[in-house]
Formats: sequence, structure tokens, C-alpha cells
Amino acid sequence: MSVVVRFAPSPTGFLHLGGARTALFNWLYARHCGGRYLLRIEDTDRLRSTPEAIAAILEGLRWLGLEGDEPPVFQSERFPRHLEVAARLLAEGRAYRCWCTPEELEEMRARARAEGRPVRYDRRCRARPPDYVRPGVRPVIRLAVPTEGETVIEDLVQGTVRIANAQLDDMVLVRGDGTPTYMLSVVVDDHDMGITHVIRGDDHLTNAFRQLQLYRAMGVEPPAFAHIPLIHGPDGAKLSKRHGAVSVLEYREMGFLPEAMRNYLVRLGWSLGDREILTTEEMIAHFDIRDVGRSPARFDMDRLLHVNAHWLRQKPAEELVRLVEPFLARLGLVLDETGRRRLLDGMAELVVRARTLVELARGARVYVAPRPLAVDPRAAKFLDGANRGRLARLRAVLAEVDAWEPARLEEVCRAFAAREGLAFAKVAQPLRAALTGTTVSPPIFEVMRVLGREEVLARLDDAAAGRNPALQHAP
RNA sequence: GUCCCCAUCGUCUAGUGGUCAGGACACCAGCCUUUCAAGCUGGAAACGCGGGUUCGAUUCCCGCUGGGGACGCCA
Repeated sequence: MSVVVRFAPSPTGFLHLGGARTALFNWLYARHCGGRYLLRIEDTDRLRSTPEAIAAILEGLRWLGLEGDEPPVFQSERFPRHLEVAARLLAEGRAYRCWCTPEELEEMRARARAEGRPVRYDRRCRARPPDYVRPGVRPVIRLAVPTEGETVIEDLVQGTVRIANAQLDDMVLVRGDGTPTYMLSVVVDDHDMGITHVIRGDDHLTNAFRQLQLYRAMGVEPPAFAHIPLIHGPDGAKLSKRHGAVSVLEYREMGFLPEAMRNYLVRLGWSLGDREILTTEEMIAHFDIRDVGRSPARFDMDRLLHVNAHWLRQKPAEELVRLVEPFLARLGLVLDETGRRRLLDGMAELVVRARTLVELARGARVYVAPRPLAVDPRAAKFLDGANRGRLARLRAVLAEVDAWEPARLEEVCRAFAAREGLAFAKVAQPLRAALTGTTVSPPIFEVMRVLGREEVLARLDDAAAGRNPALQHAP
């Protein structure tokens, strides 16, 4: 049997990390099995579904490389089919009209809760004759589920889970306004789309029992279920907005790489021995939904940063330049030919100091920012009167250096420090401040190499003359 | 309240009826060093508790505790 899976987000918000991981697991399972991975937009709640959310979700999936193998199915376009199934169930006596008002249901629930009974619909309308009518009320259609016995699910992740049918509700299939509910739509669509494996968050586990009853009522074979644990925040509660960024697109803005996101996400609940770093090919080769653990994982930003730093370093310099350009633009920096050349040349020493593209852009200003360089407060302290004079003397020496390469430059600078009666560090830090505008940078002779003699001399002139403005915004 | 799920270092996890319980992130120390990183070396750090079963339980069973999830004419 060929595997068909789907990712089915409801477009009431953005694609969050949990959804992204669910999509990833579906995608990996399909790729591993040589099956198909489909997308379905669950927009049955017309009031809360928005085009913006649909666009954001698809964009998030595109960024992560988890687009569907076929164009997405929009659930709302399949209403007629859903209603047709409901009508059939009604005709067959497997479903019935319920004339209870929301107020009555609320009262029912309140009383059940107060008395410590399960909070369920009491099925009072189930026994009414088919021609019963209650004036002024638009009935809903409910599924008549067994009240005795138990329902068992052989979940690929959760194992055998059983629940007493008394715990089940006669769920609403069609609302009073005649529109189908999620419960009905999901089952009909999964069946019609030929879904063989439903892989989703374990917040849906209890729904699965109800849905199983619907499959039976429809007389069709249910898919296999795999309910994966949710991602929790650092405090252990279900990941939500109060934990900070949850939309995957925010992670793109923070300078994370899609391959790093996939690598981080897949290791939450799934592992391959001791392996922490995995290529997408390796994931596909080894992933099995059956190996996913049952305990929920907490989101850990430090770990994500570490994984991202790793994948950043795998990239060739050319690609990093391309990737960092938009982040430079945000800092108000435009890449001209000189900046591009320097960035490419100095990238190796920049990337080991960055965990994200945002940090990379920050480090890149040394090669990209125009003269006279803005200087941050800490660097400014190194550019006092005494040091300016010293930098002017050093400038004269550097102007005459025979070979402009790091080892030679270091020799010359060390000799200069000795002549000034100073430890080398006392010369290096002011030099760094003048050349980079900061106190943190790649090795100073590397910076000089990349910048070239002319630019170095010009920056020293700026510093000696006190031309550098203060950096306006903290880098 | 009812039902369901979970439980190995702070975090992500590996693992076994007998292991020095392994790795990674984070943390600490040292080396390197012109700053910051990276890198290297070392360190601290876990089987929630109580009962069983067993020659022997982190591992199997039960209970407890703790955590999470679901209980909508939301999805």
C-alpha cells in the first residue's frame, strides 16, 4: 500500500513551531516511504479563517521546504460533499437531529461538571421521532455513537489506547446554520484524499476516537493514526505566544536557516543514536514515525542557535553573502562591489563568530560600513588623545610596510609596540577600535589584510583626526 | 471534575533484567590568544517516590507524586 499523508493546518493564525514539526514528520514519513505528502487548509470556520493566515502558512512551509506534492485542498470548497455524507448518515439512522439550544447545552455541561460526571451531551434528542420539530430552533446533526463497550486505537506513536464509549460524545456533524464541522470534514476529506496515515499533534488523540466512530458509521476503513507529542515552552506548558516567537517566519527574520530548523525540530522526539547533526537526506533515510517518542519536548533556543551555527558554517562564502544581504539592508548597509569583495574574502572569519544571519550581518559591518566608521561606546574609549597620537605614528609605519600580509603586519606592529614601551595588546585594541569601530572583531591582521592598505590608512587617519561619529544604535 | 498521555543530567536524548548509565546544548575550569569566537582538554550534572516480580531492577507490574493534553454548533 502506497503511503499518503497530509498536513492540515487551520488558517486561524501563523504556522508555529509545533505545526512545522508536524508537517516535517509527515513530509519525512512520505519521503521515507516513497509516498505522497498533501496539504489541506482546514478553513471550515469561515469567521476565523483569513487569507493572510493562509498565505503566511504556505509561505512558512515554502521556506522550510515542506510544500505539498500537489496544490493544497481547501476544505471549505468541499462542503457539498461533506453535507452529502451527513445526509446519508441521517437517512440511515446513524445520525440524528438535535434541537437543543446552546443555552441548554451549557446548562447541561455546568451541571455535569458540578456533579462530577463526565461533561457530555446527554443525547436527549436521540430518541425523538424523525419528524420531530421544535419551532424557532435550527437543529444540528449529531452522530449516534455506541454507548456501550470501548473504542480502541492502535496508534503508531501512542501504542494501544482504549477509551470507554461512555466517554464519547454524540458529536455535531452539521451546525445549525447548515455548515459541516471540522469533525465531519476531516474524516470525509481524509477518506476522499486516500490518506493512509494521519500524523498530527496528540492534542487530537481524543478526537481520533470520535473520528473512528464516524469512519465506522460511514462504513469505510480508517487510516492509521500517529499522534505525536506537542512541543512545550521552556516552562513545560504547551508552546504559545507568551513563550516569545512561535511563528516560523519569525525565525526566518531572526536569521535561522531552514535546514537548521528542520534539524532542530526533527530531534525533538526523534533521534538517530548519538547523532545531533543530520542532513535532510539522512533524516529521510532513517525516519520512521514509529520511532517517535511519546514524551513532550521543551523548546530550547540555545540548542537551536547551536544547530543553526553549524549549518551556517557549512555554507560556501558566496551563498552566505547572498543570504546576509537582506540583513545588512536592515542595518542600513548597501553592498557595493568593494563591500561584496571584502565580505567574500573575510567571510571565513566572520561566520565562525555568528550563530544567525543577524549576527553575521552585525559582524560584517566592518567590511561593509562606509567611512568614517561609526564607533561604539566601548571602542570610543580606546580612541582618546594618547592613543590617537600613537595611531598616527603607527599609520606612518604601516604606510611603509613592504609586504601587506598578516604575518608581516604582525611583526611590524609588535615591533612598534615594543618601541612605544607597551604590551602588544595596548596597541592592538586601539587599532581594532579604529579599524572596526568595535572591541570585538576577527583577528586584527586578518581585518587589515581584507581591508587593504589604502583603506586601513584612511581609517587610521579618521581615528587620529577624531572624525568617527558615535554609533547611534547599539549593534 | 471526567478521560487520556508522559516521567534518564537544567534542556534534547541514547541505553540495558547485571553498563564506570553514553552523547549533545547550556554551565564551570584549563589550553590557545591581539579582542570575541571557534577549536582542543578536563569537570560538575540524571534513572521522581513507594511497593512488588526477580539472585539482581533505571529497565517489567501496581500505586503515588509531579507534568501535560482533551472534554465547543473551534480546529
